[in-house]
Amino acid sequence: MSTEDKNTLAKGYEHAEVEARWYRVWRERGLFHGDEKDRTRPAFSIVLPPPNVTGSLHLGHALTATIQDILVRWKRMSGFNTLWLPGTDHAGIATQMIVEKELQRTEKTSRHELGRAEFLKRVWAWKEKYGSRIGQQHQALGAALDWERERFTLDDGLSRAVREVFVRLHEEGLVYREKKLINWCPDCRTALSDLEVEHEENHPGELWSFAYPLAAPVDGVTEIVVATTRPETMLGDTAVAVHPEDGRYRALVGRKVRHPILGREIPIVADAVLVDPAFGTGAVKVTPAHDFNDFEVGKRHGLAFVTVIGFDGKMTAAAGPLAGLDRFAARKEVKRLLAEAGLERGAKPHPMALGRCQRSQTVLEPLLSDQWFVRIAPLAGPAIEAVEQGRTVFLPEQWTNTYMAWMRNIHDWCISRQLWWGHQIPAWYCPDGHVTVAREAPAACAACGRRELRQDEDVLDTWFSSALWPFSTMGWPAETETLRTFYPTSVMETGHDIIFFWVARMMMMGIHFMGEVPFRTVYLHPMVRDEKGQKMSKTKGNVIDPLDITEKYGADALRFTLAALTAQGRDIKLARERIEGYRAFANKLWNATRFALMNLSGYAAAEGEAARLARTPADRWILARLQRAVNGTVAALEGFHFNEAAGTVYQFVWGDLCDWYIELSKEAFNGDDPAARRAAQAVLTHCLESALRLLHPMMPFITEELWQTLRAQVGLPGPGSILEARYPSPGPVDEAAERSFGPVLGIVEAIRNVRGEMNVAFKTALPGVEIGALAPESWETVRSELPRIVRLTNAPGLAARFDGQPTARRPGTAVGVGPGYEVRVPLAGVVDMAAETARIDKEMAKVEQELAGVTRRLGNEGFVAKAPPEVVEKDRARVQELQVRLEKLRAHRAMLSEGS
RNA sequence: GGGCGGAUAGCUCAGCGGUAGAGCAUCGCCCUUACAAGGCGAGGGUCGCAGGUUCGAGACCUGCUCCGCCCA
Repeated sequence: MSTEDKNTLAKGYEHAEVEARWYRVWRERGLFHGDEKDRTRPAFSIVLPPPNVTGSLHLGHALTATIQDILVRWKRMSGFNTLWLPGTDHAGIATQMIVEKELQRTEKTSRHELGRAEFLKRVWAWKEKYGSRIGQQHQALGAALDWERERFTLDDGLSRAVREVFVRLHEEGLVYREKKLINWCPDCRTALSDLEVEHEENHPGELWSFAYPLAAPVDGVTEIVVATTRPETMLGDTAVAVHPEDGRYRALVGRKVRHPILGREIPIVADAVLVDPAFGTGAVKVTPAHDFNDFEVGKRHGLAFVTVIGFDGKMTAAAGPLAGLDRFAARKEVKRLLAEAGLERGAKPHPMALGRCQRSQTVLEPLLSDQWFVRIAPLAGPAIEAVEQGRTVFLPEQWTNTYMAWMRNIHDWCISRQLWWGHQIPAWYCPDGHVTVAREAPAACAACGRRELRQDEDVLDTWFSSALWPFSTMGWPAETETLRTFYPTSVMETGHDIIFFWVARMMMMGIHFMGEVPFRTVYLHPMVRDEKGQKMSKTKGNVIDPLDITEKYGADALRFTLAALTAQGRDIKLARERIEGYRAFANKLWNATRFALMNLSGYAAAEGEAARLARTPADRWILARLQRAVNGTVAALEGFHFNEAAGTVYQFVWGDLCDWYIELSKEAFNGDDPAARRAAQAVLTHCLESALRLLHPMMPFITEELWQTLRAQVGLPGPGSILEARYPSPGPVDEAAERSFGPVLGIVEAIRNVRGEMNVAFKTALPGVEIGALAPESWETVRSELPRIVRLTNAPGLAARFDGQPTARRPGTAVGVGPGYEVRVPLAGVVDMAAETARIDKEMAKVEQELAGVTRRLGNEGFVAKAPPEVVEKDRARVQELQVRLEKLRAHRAMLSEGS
């Protein structure tokens, strides 16, 4: 062992250099690798929610990465065979739109001009160019991802899985093609699933009324008045509906009205489901091809389905004179024409619900078209059951209800998208219209054998491939070792905004194809918002790139901040001051280690000697505090209470270790007792080293750097990385050591309080301080800690009486009184009697107030009779203590009056 | 319309049946030889409102008011 310092640290923590160094080392040493062949250790696996490959991570992703990395590093250090599998998603609509926009901007061309093959080539090029940014961002955050297993949803393997699933579901009758009303985005030019519709409530609309003239008057009635918020759809009306019980219209049911623009006659039908007789006129226009409710009416009554709005959002030929007009222009035109015809019957403001495209915000159009669907109820059943049986658990648990409610009211899933970027649907059509669904391109039509086949041009919803992520990434449909070892995954950790889009669908697919749930625990983290509480979005311009933060404050500071703010069930409002605060924490830790290194020369550590060498009450106290912190941190991590885990370590490092133990240990380090010095070295090393391991999952970079430095200094052998070290284990806390140290802390605080209140600077020594009224059980501790109390308070000549007697009353002194001690601080020439009187009055008021409260409670018969005895006993003891304290303060107060 | 969160110190939030807490901010004092990204001390709260349960209620129940989100 060398007796020289192996390392010295810079005065402050410079994160940039440290972070750049360690990530490469970890990765090169293969520390992120999950070993599919190792079944000796329990497995712990997480698949990373795949971000959009051409996108860039925002703080929500940073939170995802942070939480998962905390779990993965913690589990790895706790002896688990850990796999964290990375990857990216092709994000169909988003990516295609970005590239199309770019083509338009730079080359003034469109995908249609380029053709499918050429366009896809361009998207792949785009992906290659920008796809690496996400990896870099994850690395900057320190994410311990197993990069060898990185996947992309359009990889060959994953594409095979997608085709396999599609074909099998088709064989089982769970995938079908049908002409149905779907949500269509005229801007993106594709169908969408229900989930991709954003409902806008209370959009300021207008309820506009007009009259349908009857084809022939009935009992003098010549027209029927209907109202609509979308007048342009009247061009597609194929019926007018009334309530069957409505006496006003009974005679009209079965008769016809004449369409005032198109001239055709359309029937008046009675429908109890659609029509609310109390609303408006009680008569409703019916447009089966452009409204979901009317679609059902159309089916019930065998009405015609007339499509008047096309995929481009313009009126079709069926709209007659309005063909070619944009749908919103057509609205105005219809109103004009009907007004001219004298059929307008008034208008009033009417808040309406509007469906918008999640991606483009365009108002969606319900359109009739051929699409592929997943018949989902049969898949939802087992996914509901799995959660009911507890095979998968949601955290925070309130999300269970959200999941269940959606699953129980699930609708078939429209999975075809009229895009090019994605998994092309493995269905082929022959000229006779037969459909052949197959894993690979078939040579001939399965029905008629014809060879002129054309593959379906559409692609699958991106979420269809994401739904397979937990097993497709592990090699499915092959039966791989990886699947055997790591499926089901241990935890799915993601934002609650995609519980339906992704989590629920993974549950269904995982159970259906793997026979077991895809994950045991679903932890749904909160949304990250800006300091004003607003959702971060590109349009608002408040998106923060995690790289900006890590560069400025360090990845550890960002990670720790996110962890500290992740309380269950509440969104995170991220303010820069918080990050600054935790950067200061990193610096604090750095300097604590720096202090240790300065005092460890000549010390060669041996594992486990701290407890043996601990000799002072302070030593035993800090070891107890450490154990308490370990217990608290592990319990918090097990419960996914990341804020508690962060808070517990923070409090130990800063509040216990730095504020108290390091200050206390200076006595030993500056003294000339070799045994005391060695004990302090052992205890400090142990506490720091343990704290670094405890903190590593949250702050990987700085802890690795300091851990390496510290161990090298004290000559401790061991694993090459803190990531391979054991996570500290919970165990019993030495509560007696914690308790008996209380008076020492109290005495120091009492003296500091006098200083603070009296404005006496630390450098001004306070000679002649006397401690008295000590409870016998603390005599030993106080006696042993006297030199350290002197050091912490700059009170040379500090004396204590170990006979339980109070301190001698002397004029010109200030007094501090606490449970089991009394401190008298001479302030001759310094003390202002009036100030001391005021200070004591304030103190007495506090004690009196509390005493009154406890006394009142004890005076309550019900309390004494019904409360648990230990609670009553605790209160009685409290009264005793408060009375003693008050008595002492009163005596001191009296003395002050005498003296003045 | 249904459901879920939230309302606690100036700000951001813990606490979820037994003496109201933290961080930041504020105000004093201090460049004390690990750290001024620091140290020491202090001030600051009828825990959204109204009822109820209980010996005891930020905490549990009921109703209400605002704010946010989800679903139809």
